[in-house]
Amino acid sequence: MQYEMQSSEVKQIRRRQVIRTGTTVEQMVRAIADMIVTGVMHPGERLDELSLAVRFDVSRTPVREALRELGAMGLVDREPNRSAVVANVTEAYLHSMFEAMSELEAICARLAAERMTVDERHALELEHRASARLVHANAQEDYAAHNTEFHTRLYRGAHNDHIYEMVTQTRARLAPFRRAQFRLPGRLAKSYDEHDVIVTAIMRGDSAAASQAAFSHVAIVSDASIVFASDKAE
Amino acid sequence: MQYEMQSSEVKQIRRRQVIRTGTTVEQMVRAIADMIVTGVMHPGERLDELSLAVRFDVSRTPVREALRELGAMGLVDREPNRSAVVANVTEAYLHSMFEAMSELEAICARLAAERMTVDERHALELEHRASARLVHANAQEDYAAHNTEFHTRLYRGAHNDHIYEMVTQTRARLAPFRRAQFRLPGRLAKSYDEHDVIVTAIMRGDSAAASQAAFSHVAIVSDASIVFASDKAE
DNA sequence: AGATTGCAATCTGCATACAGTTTACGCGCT
DNA sequence: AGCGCGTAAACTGTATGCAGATTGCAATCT
Repeated sequence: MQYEMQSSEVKQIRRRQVIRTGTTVEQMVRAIADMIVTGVMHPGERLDELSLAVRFDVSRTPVREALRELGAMGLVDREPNRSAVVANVTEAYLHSMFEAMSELEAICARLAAERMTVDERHALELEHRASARLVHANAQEDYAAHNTEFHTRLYRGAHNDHIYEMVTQTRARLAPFRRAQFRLPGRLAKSYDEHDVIVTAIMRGDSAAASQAAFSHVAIVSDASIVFASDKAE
Repeated sequence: MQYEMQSSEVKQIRRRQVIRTGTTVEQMVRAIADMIVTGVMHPGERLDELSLAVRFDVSRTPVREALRELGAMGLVDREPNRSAVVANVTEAYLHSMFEAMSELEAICARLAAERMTVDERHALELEHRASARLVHANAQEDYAAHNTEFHTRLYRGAHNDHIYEMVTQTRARLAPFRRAQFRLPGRLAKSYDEHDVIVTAIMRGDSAAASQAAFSHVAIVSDASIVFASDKAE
């Protein structure tokens, strides 16, 4: 499908028709979502329409549409005649999202083990092998990028568009909480090893093993991330 | 149709707080979603803002907001400077949604078998037993209502809010295609039997069996429904 | 006749204006 | 001093107007 390249060239995006409405509203949705998701704005913080309008130098109409969309995405809460507020992702809900992520990832791994084409398997393995270098260099940023790519390949490999959508959305919402995990000492190497188990299972077509490995991999990431989330909350 | 009477009812709806934003926009979202989902409007059909505004006797502003929300729900497709059109859920995507539904339902059943409280198990069993009567009476409408309730209990029983959200959304999008299955001869009784296997497994706390049973149950529904969808397409 | 370009009607995107609702502050009363 | 109540300010909900984009049609040219 079509979930690449976020912010840089709006015109280009529109031309390529990659993202549906490359309009002002879409830009605002992404900008505001970013602020929420990166912690620039805190849960409960009000998003009043006029301020946003002034800030983005547009009228209130597109702001309202953006807020409505953010509401549908679950990033802000709305009630009639009240300001939209940054959604309070409670720790309990966060936990449920990480758990869901484990389950979804396990499904993807299982289906990928069954359905990936030869080319896809090959590409996954190459991607994985290439990242070994990054582990040795302790290149956290680059490894994070690789990590995203690796998981995306897994999701695609399941050959199910709706599952891909769900897992991608969930992943996006968890992004801010997952971000810091690679700073934990030794996490890079462990992540690589965990990936290795998944890749091996998929190459063998062993869906049960792939599923199991993916599940625990994400569970480990979750634990690491929730620690971070709690830190952040203080 | 029923597009008068709004303004008089608005207060009441808002007061009951049953529905989040009981505003004009929300009512329109539901009304339009209904029309799409019940097949009154067909995929590809245009939803131009002015016509809708006239039809609902409002200005274009709330119509635009409603359309944006419907877009976020996946019920309509939107491109810049073009009318929103009723989303064409391709057969391939439909298939992926049904498959996802099976997987999600299997997860819910497994988690429910592990996590449901005694009260929840009891309520599920009661709900299920009560529906036997509807099967004998061949009360399709009532059974459909029961069916929804039954599955909702299952989803809640998993005790995971995010999974609940995903499964509910997916289910909502599949609703129009699932609707007709109970008209197939003997489907009611079969559905009851399948539910029975699930309930029994959950009461035993046998998560593997519950998961397996739920998976096949939904797979069967999917097959029945896709037949219907193909028919409808002609 | 068929194709192509230009124009007009139509429609969306956004801004602005207005109406209704909520919130907050201050004044008067107890 | 504390408690209400009323009023005004702030903000959301909706309508309307204008500018730019798109589409279909028609007239002209090949």
